[in-house]
Amino acid sequence: MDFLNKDFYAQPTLKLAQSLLGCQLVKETKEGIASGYIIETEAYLGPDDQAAHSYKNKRTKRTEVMFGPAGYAYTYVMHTHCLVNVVSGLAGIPEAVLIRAVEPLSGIDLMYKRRGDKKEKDLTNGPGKLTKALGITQQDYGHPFNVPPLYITHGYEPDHISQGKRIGIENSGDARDYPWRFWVTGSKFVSR
DNA sequence: CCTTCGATCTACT
DNA sequence: GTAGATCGAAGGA
Repeated sequence: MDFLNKDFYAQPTLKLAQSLLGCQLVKETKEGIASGYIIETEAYLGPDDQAAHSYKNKRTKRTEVMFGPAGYAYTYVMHTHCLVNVVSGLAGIPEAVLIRAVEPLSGIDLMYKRRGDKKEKDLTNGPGKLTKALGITQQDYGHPFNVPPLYITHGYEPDHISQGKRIGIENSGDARDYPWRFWVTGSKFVSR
């Protein structure tokens, strides 16, 4: 299996956020395997990022994993949904990359079963939607992304990457305008 | 214990 | 594009 290794996750967070585009996010459950290409991410840079949960090194039970080494899953429940991040940065530096959207690749039947009868593009075009479609839950908190049942493998090289402001952080002061959102240019599966 | 607050989604205009 | 739902976690008493 072509798992991404530690050198990959050791990249600076902003670069990692772009490198993750086109990679495959895979989740195995007893119901089957579901996977998709990552096509939209957002970077959250620890202590200096007003929009990050780890702003000012805020450390709680939930943000704890971000203070560890890169390559682990940071799952967080909010608004009745579960979001998933890839922890980045060295141990002690709480940075992470939020996965905002993926393009369905395999296990699409399973996604329809979990999400209900929707259009294909509505299966995974949002942070809370993709976790439900893939079956990612709070139980995956702290899981390393290079061992089953949850892992990331190499995918394809996107033709072109777009960059822009992050979404859903209107109340985060100056941080709301930081251009730390990345997506595959032209993809139909970006959240907006 | 009790109050507040979202890194969202959905439906509806 | 925008308002409303909704519930677990965080933080204060």
